[in-house]
Amino acid sequence: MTETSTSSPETPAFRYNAALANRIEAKWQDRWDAEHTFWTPNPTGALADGFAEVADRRKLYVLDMFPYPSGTGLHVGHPLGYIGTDVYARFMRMRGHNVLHAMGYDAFGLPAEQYAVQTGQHPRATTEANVANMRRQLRALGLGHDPRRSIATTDVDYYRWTQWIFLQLYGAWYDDSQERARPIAELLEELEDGRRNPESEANPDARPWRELDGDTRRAVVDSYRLAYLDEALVNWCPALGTVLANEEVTPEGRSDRGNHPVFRRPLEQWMLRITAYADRLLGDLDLLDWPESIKLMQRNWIGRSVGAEVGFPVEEHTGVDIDVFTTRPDTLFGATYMVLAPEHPLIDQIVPDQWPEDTPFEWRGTFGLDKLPTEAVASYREFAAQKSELERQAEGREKTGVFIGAFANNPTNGWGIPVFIADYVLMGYGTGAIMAVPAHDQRDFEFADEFDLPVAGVVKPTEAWLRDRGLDEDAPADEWPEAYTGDGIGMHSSNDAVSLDGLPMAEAMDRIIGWLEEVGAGEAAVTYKLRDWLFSRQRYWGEPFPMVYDADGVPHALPESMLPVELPEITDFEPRILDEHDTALPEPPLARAEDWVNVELDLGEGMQRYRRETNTMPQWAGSCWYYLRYLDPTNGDAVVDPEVERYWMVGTGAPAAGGTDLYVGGAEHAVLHLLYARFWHKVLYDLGYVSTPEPFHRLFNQGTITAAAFTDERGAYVEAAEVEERDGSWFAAGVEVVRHDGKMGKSLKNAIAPDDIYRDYGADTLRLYEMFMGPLDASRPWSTQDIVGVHKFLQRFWRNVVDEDTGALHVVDVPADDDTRRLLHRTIAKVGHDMAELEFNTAIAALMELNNRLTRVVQDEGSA
RNA sequence: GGGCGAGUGGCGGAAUUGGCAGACGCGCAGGCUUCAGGUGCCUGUGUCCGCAAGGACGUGGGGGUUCAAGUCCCCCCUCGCCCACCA
Repeated sequence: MTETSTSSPETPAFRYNAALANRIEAKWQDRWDAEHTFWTPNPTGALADGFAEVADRRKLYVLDMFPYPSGTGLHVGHPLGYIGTDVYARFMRMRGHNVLHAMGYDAFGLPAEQYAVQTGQHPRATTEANVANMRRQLRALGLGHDPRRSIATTDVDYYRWTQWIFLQLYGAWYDDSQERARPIAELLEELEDGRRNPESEANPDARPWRELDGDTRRAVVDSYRLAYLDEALVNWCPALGTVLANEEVTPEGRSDRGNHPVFRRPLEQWMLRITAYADRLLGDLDLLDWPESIKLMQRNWIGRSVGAEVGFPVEEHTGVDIDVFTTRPDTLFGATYMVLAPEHPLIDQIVPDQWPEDTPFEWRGTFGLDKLPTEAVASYREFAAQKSELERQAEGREKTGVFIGAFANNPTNGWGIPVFIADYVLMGYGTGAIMAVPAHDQRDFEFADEFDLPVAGVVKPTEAWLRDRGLDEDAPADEWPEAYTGDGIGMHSSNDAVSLDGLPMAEAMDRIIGWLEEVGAGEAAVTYKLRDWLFSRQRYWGEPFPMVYDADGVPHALPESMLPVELPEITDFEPRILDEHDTALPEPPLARAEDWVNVELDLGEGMQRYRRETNTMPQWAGSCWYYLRYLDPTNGDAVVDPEVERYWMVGTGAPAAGGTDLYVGGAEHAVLHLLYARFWHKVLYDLGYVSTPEPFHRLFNQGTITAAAFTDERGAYVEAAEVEERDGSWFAAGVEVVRHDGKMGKSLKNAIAPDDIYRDYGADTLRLYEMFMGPLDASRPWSTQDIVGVHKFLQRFWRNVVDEDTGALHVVDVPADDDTRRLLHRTIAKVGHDMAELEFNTAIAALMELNNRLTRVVQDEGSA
């Protein structure tokens, strides 16, 4: 490392170098602490001191995505967004806003727990040490946060309220007619006075409330809750010893964290009914000032599809329908077979004992050979369940499946059509069953091709489409080389009561849906890809649920007065790792804390023995609402005081959605954190605890900082700091290595610690460099070599103001000439504009230009 | 396979609305300071031709609109990110 800034005998005593910068920065950081410079007053409550002085200002809430306090501390890639928000917050404060800017720590989670498993150190100890280290590093960066508002999600006083919010979810239901969540007590009233019929899977015969016994009533009510227990197919990760949310599983079927294989298995877990909010989560995106790409990702994740649900009566099973969802009801006449997901519950009911006569050889395929239908089903199920997602990918999209021996009737034309099972139909989407229209759906076409099923064209392709494929105008669909999926005029689609012939797609859909509703065979329907949020984790280092189970295994919510439910002190944090085929239930670490698990409580029915829930909440729980706690961090009576919440989240003249004025963070949270937090916020909004429908009004994604990374001949990363360049090649310890740049971090071994940059240039140079590298939302490569440019700028500016030898100020008040004055005002205008738009790189360039000019002016005048 | 975004000097990047392409910084070259190195300061630096004045070319490639295109339209290429059998 070159000693660019160390004092040498010739260096002027007051030159701006690292040593001087460090002195200046330390002095001001101490003074900010002592004078409470960044304390931001609330309109009321514990932090209200000094509010009168800023009461006439406009509020501004600037928020960062808070960090996980990792053991390795910060590298220079982490604080990019924090510096950006800090510059913006200071600028807006100087412009006369009352600015809230705080920083907390998302401190529950796997790394601390895994470290605890390895070392036996309690996660709280390592977490607190990491938080302290990160606080030190961020303080040295000179960030202007209100320190009183800093929280960690692991603070008992914080997670007490995370538990409280869970109780609100548990104690609420979604009223579809009012399109909002309401307290469960209001549901009970409606059920009891007969305004609402108890419709629920727990009450399959739809018997009226007064006829239900106590257990059924409880089960009915539980089935309405926004937080509910469900035995569902979950993503089970044996290597992590826990289940994962859909959002935490990669497309390759591996864990987002650690990249371990994930398997599907049924388990009873807590679920949150985020699907109830699908429409609002989708629609309210329009209220938000977010990057379109992020909105699009959320739209795709929610995955709203409009179409129809249609019942296909199963032959020889009167009253049994296979319900399918389709986005193309206009092609209903072309449905020539059906496919159920292998896990579909109806299968066992309709599989016959023997194959129907004349069952084509192809339909039975490899799975049905020499087997009875039930055996074929079992055989295919086993095949599908064992196939990992990765294998599915490797096999491409080759269609597999087997005929199950049953037929259903196409309700439009009465055709008896065969029923298959195949893994290209997913249980988790729609109804888990499809009508297959091979002429107009490419997947169905491929399956039909594989199994020699009929292809019936019911939409006339365009002439161009036919011409491109060398087909005659009236070529039958079974001569088409692929499915025709475009718009077109209906054909071969009529029965005694309805005809779609000659109609374009949109009209055909309307007409057939009208007919389906008329005859009771189906109805218009909307489906979502979004699934309910799996909310249980078999881990220690997370928020305990405020739930207990009685002797019958019935869950009971603890009253608010029993919060917080604190994590017990244990010494064995290891999850029980199971073999992937082991069917035993996972055992969370908390289950071993028997003194904690078994409790005697009075929950209104006298003292009784209960068992605590031993799962914990996922890491996303704490980050769902931290922005609310910054507002009122010490409030012991509420999540946040309503007046304080209104002041910061709504303000005056706020946009329709309200929320934080600026939220800066990485795009990697596009569908996880940002969707979960919006969901919780909407629940709190419906229940009257917050006053805006959305939490984050303006979202900005900062880019990532990349850096050169190197791998050796085995492909393993080597420490980038130890690589040297020679004649365009790179060498580590004398061995040639290959360069491929990537996101700075521990895994690529190319992290650069901010402490080193503070030491060599000072924190202000680091801040300035990161803001100058390029647009805040772009990824950019780190180059330590380039830092001298902004360091010299600070040095020159300092020299224009301070005599390097004596330390005396020599400021020129009045610009020397018209050109300089003109440049000064142009610079003021540009900097003001660019700062508000978060375009810091060009603002800095403008200041450099001005400073270059001033340097010449100062020189022309001789020294002042 | 689908969606979104981006391609500008040796490098990072500028260029409100279609209006002098390459601001600002790095690097590089020359000079001043210095015993020397470094620091600091000054000058130059898109490419090609030219001693120079000057000229030609130039924003991934090809075409188009326009008095005028990095910017708008069409086709193609490359890279990045996201989703991926979603009925």
